[in-house]
Amino acid sequence: MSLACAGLRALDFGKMVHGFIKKNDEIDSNLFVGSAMIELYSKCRMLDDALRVFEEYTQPDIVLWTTMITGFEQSGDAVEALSLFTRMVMLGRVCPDAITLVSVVSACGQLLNLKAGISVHGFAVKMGLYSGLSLSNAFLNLYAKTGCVNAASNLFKKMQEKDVISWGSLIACYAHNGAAKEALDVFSEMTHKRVEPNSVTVIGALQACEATCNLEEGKKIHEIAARKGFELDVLVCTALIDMYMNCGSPDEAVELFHRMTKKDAVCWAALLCGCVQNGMGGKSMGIFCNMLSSGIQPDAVVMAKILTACSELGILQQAFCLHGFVIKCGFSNNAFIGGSLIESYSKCCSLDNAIKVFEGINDRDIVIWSSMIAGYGMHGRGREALELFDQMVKNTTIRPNNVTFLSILSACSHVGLVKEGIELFNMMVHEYQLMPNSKHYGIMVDLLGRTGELDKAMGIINQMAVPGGPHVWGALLGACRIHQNTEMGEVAARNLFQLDPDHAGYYILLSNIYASDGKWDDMTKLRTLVKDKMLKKLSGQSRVEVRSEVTIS
DNA sequence: GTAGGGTTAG
Repeated sequence: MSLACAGLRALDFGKMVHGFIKKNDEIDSNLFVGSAMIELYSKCRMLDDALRVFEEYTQPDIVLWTTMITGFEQSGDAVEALSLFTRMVMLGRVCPDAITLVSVVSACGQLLNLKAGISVHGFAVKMGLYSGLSLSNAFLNLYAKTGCVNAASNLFKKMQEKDVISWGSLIACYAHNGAAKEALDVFSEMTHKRVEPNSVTVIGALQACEATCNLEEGKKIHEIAARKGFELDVLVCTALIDMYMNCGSPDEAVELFHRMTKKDAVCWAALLCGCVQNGMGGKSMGIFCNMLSSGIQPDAVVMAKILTACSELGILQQAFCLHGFVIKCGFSNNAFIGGSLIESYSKCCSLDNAIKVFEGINDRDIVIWSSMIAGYGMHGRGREALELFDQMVKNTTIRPNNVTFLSILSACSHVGLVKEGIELFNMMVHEYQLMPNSKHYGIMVDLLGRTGELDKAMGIINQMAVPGGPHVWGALLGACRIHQNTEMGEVAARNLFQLDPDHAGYYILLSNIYASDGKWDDMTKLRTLVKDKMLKKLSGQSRVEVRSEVTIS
């Protein structure tokens, strides 16, 4: 009876049954009833009541332990699930079986705790519990989530029995870890083996298309999804919207969005984000209003995205309006939103308000610190950015990450703090052992290039482990123009033409270098080449609101 | 007759 209630989430009725059982004194003697009651309360999100039933048993069996652990795990309380598991193992009265481990491994996956997962893996092998499909799938998912691509693919190869869940986990693993091609290969291998794709495998394959801007393949998968009726699935549609938006087909994304019968906050967020991505940020406020009037309560992610859209547009009034809404919805302490608010105010030319938001946040995570440092940098206040960075490093336990260094290095570069920039770059590599990416190198080249240290800038490019991207060569080209070094400018330009042959700005920069060096022949040749390619110099657009004296208190 | 696996987002 309780089981039936759990299935139906019929709490009131279940409680009545619980009362009846208690009155008849059956609960102590009947473990079946106990686990059914725990399941009922857990599924109704009443973990306290579930735990109370569990504690009534002085000698719970393995099923009872497992039900309680699973209850925590499925309610998203993985920490409690693992601590209960530890308690069970310490007591040593019952031995975990494969079913217990499924929930324990899932909890490790939720916490991205690979170390704990691996020790459970060892335990499972030792106990000979390792062959079950569900448990293998749970491990597969753990490796997928923690980015252990090799461990996941090795396990998959070894599995004798596989189902659509196994395939789905492997596809997601590849898709989320920069191996889109492998993800699509696995998807097609799966269909060749006549395993019917479900919504999860379709989502993984779509994400792989999205990551590589593979519109052609994305459309094929859309067809499969439509044939199987997955256009009714909001998660599949969200993945489709993301894919179309990222592949530069916003019209198809919008059309699909309008066809959707059920919409949640996540798919609205995908639409919003996609519009900004495709240069239609101006529509974002309208979309946000439509979402509100259709009765969807915005969640933290939607709020963060609409704020990002607003910072792209630079409309301060809109930032104030949204900030008020954030407060009204009770999101003031949300770290994502705090970071977006700081970014919005900084980009909307209101550093004072960004600082007020920063100071109003008690629990500052690394995103908050990095956003504020970036804010100072954007406004040319490099010294203050450095002070804030120092304060973070010295007074908190928060470790700067790649993004933090991007912000602080760019702050130094904006105001020409060369010595400090070099020190920070060395700190990043040696003290924090972070691997600089193309953007970091780009800033360093910019920093050195601006002050005329072109040879040092070139030296940095030559010592990079990866080939220089557009940030790097673009920064060097810009520096060569300022300091009139035609020879090095040509090297930089040649690399840029290869990286992005259609980018008009690079040709124009080089032709300006030729012009100031008096190389009129070279300049004319280049201009003709540009004309032949029918490139037009794109006029940069920026928008700044004129009246912006409002402040928040 | 009681317990088990995968997916959205800054």
